[in-house]
Amino acid sequence: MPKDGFVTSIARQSDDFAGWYNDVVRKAELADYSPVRGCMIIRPYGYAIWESMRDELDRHIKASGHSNVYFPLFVPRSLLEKEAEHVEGFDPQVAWVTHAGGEALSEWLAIRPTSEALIAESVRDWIQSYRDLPLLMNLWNNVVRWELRTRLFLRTAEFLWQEAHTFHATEDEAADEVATGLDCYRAVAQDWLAIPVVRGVKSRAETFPGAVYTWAIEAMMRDRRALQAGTSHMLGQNFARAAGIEFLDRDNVRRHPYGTSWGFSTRMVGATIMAHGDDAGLVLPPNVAPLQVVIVPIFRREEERVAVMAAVERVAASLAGVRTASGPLRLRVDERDETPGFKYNHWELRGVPFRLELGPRDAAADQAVLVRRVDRAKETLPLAALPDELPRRLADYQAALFERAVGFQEANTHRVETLYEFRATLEEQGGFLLAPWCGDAACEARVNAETGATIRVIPFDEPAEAGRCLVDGAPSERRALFARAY
RNA sequence: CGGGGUGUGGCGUAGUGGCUAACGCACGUGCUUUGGGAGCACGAGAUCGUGGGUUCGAAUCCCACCGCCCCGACCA
Repeated sequence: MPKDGFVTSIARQSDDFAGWYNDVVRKAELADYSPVRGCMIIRPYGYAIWESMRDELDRHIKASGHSNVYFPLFVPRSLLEKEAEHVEGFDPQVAWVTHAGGEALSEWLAIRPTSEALIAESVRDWIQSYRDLPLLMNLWNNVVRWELRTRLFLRTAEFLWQEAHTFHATEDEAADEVATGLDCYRAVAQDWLAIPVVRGVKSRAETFPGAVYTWAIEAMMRDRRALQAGTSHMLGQNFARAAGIEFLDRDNVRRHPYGTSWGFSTRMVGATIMAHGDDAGLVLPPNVAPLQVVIVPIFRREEERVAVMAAVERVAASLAGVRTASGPLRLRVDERDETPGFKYNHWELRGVPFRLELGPRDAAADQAVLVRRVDRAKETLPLAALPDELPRRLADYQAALFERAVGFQEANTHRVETLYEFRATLEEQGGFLLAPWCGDAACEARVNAETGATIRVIPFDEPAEAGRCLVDGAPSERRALFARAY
């Protein structure tokens, strides 16, 4: 069926990126649709990827002093409505429980779209003195936002995430916390998922409802579109004031604490797929890959089978105690009664970083052929070398994927000066566009209306640069990062 | 919610008023196979989205409803 023998059961990435993405998610058995529109069933292989990034992020969150907690799924309507901007921002997306126990509820219950309001209300009594601060909490939970258009992992009506909620005595301390949250995300994205990110502050239009400002990391997918990969919000005193939280400070003055919140969701599974995948399917960084190495035994006759399986068992035993950057080596021997070609395609589609082919010739020579998923490069290695070589190869592979992604992002980031140039570059090349912007929301809206691109962030790593706004020519101090986004 | 599509075994499709609804993939059993998605044989699997109507006869025509997909507005 396939002319060149390689994976052909999925749409080509270059022809139809959206079709490719869907095929990969379904055929690599990451997720499925559910009986409820827009909701997602996460299958074992997809959930293992999520667990890996979740656990890594959890380590960062705990290492920076936060404790995991739990707050309920339901938020009384009156409570959600306390912070005016917040309710306005979320209202269209909230799912409500109106009946329970066969009777209409006297007050509707929101299924949490996020937990700021509930938490602010709940911690009021916990915060009496500056000595009760900072309060550093994190929730792993699910939230519901009734999206009109959904895509597996990227935008589902219900999704899994982590939401950190913190309260501080001073604005400076809260500001530091916003940076801490964003840095957790940067670390996981870059070091674990091998996805380079641009850090920056959101424009007013893109700021979280109820926040004073929002920081974010943005990543580039292989179709050159942007994906918001994590956000960290300075809530100021907004929610504390709405909920009436006050503490007595050192100087015997009652004050509202300053809050932050930050979130990272199952959307990052989608980001990992779209940042690294290719026409053959998933390409997973070794740190998140549920399987890092698959051994494919190859034989014809019975005596070959015996010899090959003996060698396979020796290799597997020699690799049993091997550790990698993300824990014990995750290895599987594919003993299914299928042809080798079938297995190659099967595991390439699933993005396993390395496969080890071991046939009669290899068994006789105490060697195996190691094939790298990302470029199918092959090398023959002595079996005895594998316990030392595999962890090194996996680390190199992780680094190479990151470098490749950095190169791709740099090659597709363009500096433009005028709206004309902006439009032409976006049409012809896509990608990230760094353009001078005066800060006026009307200019931002006009770019969006004319090109479909939005301001992703005003990047921290771009130096201040006097210029003229790409839309109205007004003086600008910095460049904003624009892109078409998910 | 506006515009455009579409609904037939698990998946992808054919069938557009007439016999027992057809084909490919996938699935089960057996034999032969196995270094890039193996072959043959036999087999199981379908209230044709739902309800109503027209007709001697409906997967096919009509009406209503429901679901899903794509494009827009909302968004982690």
